[in-house]
Amino acid sequence: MDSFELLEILKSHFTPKYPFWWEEAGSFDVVIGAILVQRTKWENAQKGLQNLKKHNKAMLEELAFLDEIILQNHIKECGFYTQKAKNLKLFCQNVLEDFGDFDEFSKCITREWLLFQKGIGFESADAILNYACKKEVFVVDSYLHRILTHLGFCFDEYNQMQDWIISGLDDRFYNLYSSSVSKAQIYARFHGKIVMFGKAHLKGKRLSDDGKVILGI
DNA sequence: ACCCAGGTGTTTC
DNA sequence: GAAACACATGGG
Repeated sequence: MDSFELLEILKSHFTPKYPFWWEEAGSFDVVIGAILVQRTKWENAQKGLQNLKKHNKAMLEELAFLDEIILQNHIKECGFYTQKAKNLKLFCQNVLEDFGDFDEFSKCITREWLLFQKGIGFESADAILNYACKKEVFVVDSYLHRILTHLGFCFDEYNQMQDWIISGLDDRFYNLYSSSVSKAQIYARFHGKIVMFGKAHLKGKRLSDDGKVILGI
């Protein structure tokens, strides 16, 4: 089984369309969200983002100079708020210093630069690359880990899972979409399906659980 | 009163 | 190196 076959399985669970969150892609909101969502529910990350928007602080320049305690208070509901406030502010300062603005950041960003930042690991880096900067990078998360575990795979590293996905992303995959859909967008949609499926069917299942019940294979 | 949530960095054997 | 721990709120 490869990642194309996984996509077929996931698609069979969505009739005929699936929810989809590409709308906000390409905005700085995604960068903020990528940090706020770490180890928390997306709904709570959204609350933090909405608080920042409400106070007109959901922007690169504003966050870089925002008082850290104020920032903490805006994002309390996201959990780990002292860390996230420190990391988010420093991140914005570094973007300003090294790129000047979000457009330039979006164009010139590298995975290495992202991984050098405090509080940005593989998943956050790849989420920023794909969703904020529209790069052809596949985001791996705990939902994919769970799905692969339930399918009987024993991947225990981020890069293993990412390589497995990428190795199946060939023409079969791209032929499913019209040419107006970018590869970055296709990557995002696939990841989106993984998350949607995980939310619908694997909620509450621990990563260590095994068995192939859910996917019916 | 537990357990879990779209991680990451540090400490400890 | 890997395993264990810290970070923290909100909802089931």
